Amino acid sequence: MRSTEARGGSPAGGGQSTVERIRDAAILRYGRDGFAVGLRAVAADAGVTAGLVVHHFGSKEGLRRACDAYVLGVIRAEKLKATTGSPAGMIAQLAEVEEYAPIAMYALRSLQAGGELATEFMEQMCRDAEEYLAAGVESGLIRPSRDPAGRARYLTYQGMGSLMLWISVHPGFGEVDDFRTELRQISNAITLPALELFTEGLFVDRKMLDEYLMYVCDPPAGEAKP
Amino acid sequence: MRSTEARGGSPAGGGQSTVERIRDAAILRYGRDGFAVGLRAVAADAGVTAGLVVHHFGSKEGLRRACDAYVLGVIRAEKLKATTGSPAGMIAQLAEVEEYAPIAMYALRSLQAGGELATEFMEQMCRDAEEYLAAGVESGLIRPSRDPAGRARYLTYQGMGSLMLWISVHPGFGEVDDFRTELRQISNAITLPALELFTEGLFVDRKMLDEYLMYVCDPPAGEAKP
DNA sequence: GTCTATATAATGATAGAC
DNA sequence: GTCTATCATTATATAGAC
Repeated sequence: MRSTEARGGSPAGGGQSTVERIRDAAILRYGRDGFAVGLRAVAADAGVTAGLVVHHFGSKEGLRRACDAYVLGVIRAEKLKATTGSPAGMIAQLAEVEEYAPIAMYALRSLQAGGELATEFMEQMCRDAEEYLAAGVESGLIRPSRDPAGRARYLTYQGMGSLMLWISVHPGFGEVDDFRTELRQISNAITLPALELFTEGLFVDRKMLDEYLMYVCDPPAGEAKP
Repeated sequence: MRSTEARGGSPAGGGQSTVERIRDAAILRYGRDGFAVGLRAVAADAGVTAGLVVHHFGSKEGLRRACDAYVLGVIRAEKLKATTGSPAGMIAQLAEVEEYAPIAMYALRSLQAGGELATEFMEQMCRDAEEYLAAGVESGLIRPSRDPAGRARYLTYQGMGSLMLWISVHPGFGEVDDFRTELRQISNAITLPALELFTEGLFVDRKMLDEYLMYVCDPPAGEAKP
């Protein structure tokens, strides 16, 4: 059953160490069912007892920190920004690799629950998006923005947040394969609207934008610019 | 301390009934701290005991259903779609009314947690967005779409999801006022990028869109169109 | 209607045997 | 390193007094 081969791998045999097995089981479980699941469920998945989990990770929070660190490390190491621009596309790309699908699910759950990894994760993605957009502007594919950093943040939060909301409202995936299927369906559903919006915009005229630009250059009262 | 006046109001005095007080306390608590809080905390906020909460609502799930129903009813009754197009704007508008700010917070938490209200809530907002966009197209303000329903869903999930993700990553609001402040900051931060995107788009040329349109009209293999 | 007291189950965490 | 046994806490929910 456990066909996934090791990647960390400290011991001799070729399989994972117990600590790694527990950590991977936790990533899978938390990714599927959220962080409300108990230590015993994680331990059972890893084929050990709850006491051993605490022995190795100190506490449930310690286990989660370990999972966070590992997931963030994998995401960083994969340099996913290189092949796709949108954050949702990055998750989808990550999930398409059989071995990394649980990582993608865990990352989404972590964003949902908030916390340190979530913050760091979003910041990293916003930075990556800013770089990616800047490169696109440089090469003449992307329009320049009056606020490049703000636009990067905006697009990142929109893309990632919509993905998160979707899986929150459609919690119909229990297995990793279902998650991948779900992601492909989302991708199919949003491609046309996204391309439309990105190439043609939404408004017919420039009135609202120009009014706003005039407003921020000459605000009526003592209001601070963001 | 409890200065908010009643709105439902069955008993004579002018104040709320106990059931309503418990329900409102639950909405406030759940909205602030999430659904993991125990019945005792809700009961204490309402000035009663945990047993009484169960007596009136049957179970914790019953209490949540009651809250869901009430929140959905308020949102429906307010016809919020009339004054603003974006879902995030609707939440912000709701939160600006002192009395309804807890409703807005609860709605966001509910979307985060998933469930029946979340599904119904999103469906309603998508329908509203579709109507709103259609009216905009009719009046010449909004560009027509090749997939109006899909675009409405896309924009709704993007707007609402980004809001959800933001409060998930920035959980620095405990009180209702902080929530309102947070929403105003979000609004300030995204206005320019959103207006830019909506009036000018993101891509310089039409290549990607045209390629996709050609692709869906003449797919290479036996793939189904969404 | 409301409370006190309690039943029951599950949680995170600890102690100590092996 | 790993397990068994257990503790203390908390959770929802119930029973019955007033």
